[in-house]
Amino acid sequence: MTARTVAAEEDGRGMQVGRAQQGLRELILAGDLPPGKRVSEPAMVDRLGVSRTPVRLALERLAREGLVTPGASGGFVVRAFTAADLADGIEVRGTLEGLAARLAAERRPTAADLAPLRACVADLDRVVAPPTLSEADFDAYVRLNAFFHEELVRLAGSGVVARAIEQASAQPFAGPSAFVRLHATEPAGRDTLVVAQEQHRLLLDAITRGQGARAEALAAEHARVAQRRLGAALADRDRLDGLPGGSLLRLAAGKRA
Amino acid sequence: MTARTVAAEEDGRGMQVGRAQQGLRELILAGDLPPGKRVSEPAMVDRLGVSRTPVRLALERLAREGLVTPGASGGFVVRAFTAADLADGIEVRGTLEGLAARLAAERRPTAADLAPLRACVADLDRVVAPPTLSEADFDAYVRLNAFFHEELVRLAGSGVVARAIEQASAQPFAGPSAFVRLHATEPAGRDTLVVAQEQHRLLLDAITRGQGARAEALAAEHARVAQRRLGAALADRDRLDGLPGGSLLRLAAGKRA
DNA sequence: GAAAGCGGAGTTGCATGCAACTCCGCTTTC
DNA sequence: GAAAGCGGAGTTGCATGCAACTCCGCTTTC
Repeated sequence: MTARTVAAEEDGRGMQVGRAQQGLRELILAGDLPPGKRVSEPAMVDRLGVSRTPVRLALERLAREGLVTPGASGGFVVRAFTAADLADGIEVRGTLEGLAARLAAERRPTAADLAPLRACVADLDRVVAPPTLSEADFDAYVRLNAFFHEELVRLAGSGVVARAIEQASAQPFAGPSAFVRLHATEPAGRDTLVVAQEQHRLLLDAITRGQGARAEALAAEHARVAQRRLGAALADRDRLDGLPGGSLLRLAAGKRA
Repeated sequence: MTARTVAAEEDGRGMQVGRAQQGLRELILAGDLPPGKRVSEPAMVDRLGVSRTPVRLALERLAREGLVTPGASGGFVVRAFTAADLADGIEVRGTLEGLAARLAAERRPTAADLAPLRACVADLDRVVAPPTLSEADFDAYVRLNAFFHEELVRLAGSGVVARAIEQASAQPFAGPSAFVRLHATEPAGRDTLVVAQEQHRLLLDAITRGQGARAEALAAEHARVAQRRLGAALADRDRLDGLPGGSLLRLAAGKRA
């Protein structure tokens, strides 16, 4: 039933594929299918209640997304991520958001163009203002933060750039809100949001003034707060495991982060 | 038979899908399937000699590649590109190659690491040295140029970044050698290569010295020679139509380039 | 003569059949 | 007792069947 609700995002066409894709994603991120493990299509038919055709289509899509990878002799294997992979994923997103921010600034958007972003920043200011934040505040932050990043992409005015950022954000932990929740329980959690919000404010300012290079640098640096959060999370493996997708991390190699 | 040879890149597994993907790509880039046109799966079964299953898989892959896009009521439609789309595609690639160049520089590669790139630059120097260049020289340039960009990605040492660049380069005209051939017949064609080669040399220098920011800026600017070539090509629609994929361009909207 | 509505060819999305292949455990051989 | 080799369960990749749906042209109605 839950799967049915989720799949309703594509009503009608591609229904079964959407269900399979979402179901597989959940199984993988929950660690139900461990990294390195071959994804058996018949087994997924049983678990997901759709036939092999949509399962295969969904696997193909997840491969592009990066969650699975073609196996040596056919089929697909759950991908394992090193710490360096996660860090690189964040860096790629930050770089592309930098490009989006620069394009947005260079387009010299009108006040009307900027109104949604400006309102979003104002809302975020209000959310982080109280000296201590509730769970609900963190939720609100996550929602507004997602909106900020969507607006940034929209202001860049490029479908091609939007697609590239979407793909970059699809990788586990690479999205703009991946680690926010991790800090909800932490005493210094609010400070992290305060810093990030200051960057939102500066970014809006740079775009408003048409300062492309500054906007680009700010957006890239903004993504690097996620880098720092990743580093903190890696120091506390237990907490990371609690997050969806945490089990995909193979700490053996590449401690570059 | 030609299709068979091409598909041999994936020997054994995924043979039919590879064939279908390559065949579809050729049909689309040749303008055989015009932009906006729905891609009929049964028709492709006839033309490509594989059944609907691999055709559908191939369409799914081409959708991620950006050549086709899901139709409003099922199926896939050949995508149309505006001039702005092409320019943005090049900019995305350049931005990501900038990231790769910076990472390469920051890794402080050893002389051994850099040897292939250094040799490639030396070869390129020799290719562009003569006062006039033959067709064969342009071919050699294209080959070496492709190698240079591959080496750059390799030196960055990141599979995640490599994937992102690969996807960005897959878009029509976004690849590093997309426009080189366009200038083979032009009197000033050699000068374009001379300028680009100077950038290769500077990029190698920056990476060698560990100058990350400089390497990043150089790589991004290097991609912008493709932007200029695109602009020139757009001024001469006939020549553009001659290139594979030229017919995908819809000049109506977005003359941003 | 124009517009509405019907019908059928064509298409998609999913399910399933089938041969070739992979891979693992057991048996057999030395 | 160890290693090699065999056999079968399980799997993949492709082909095809089938119902639901879309879309276009024609007929029919007013």
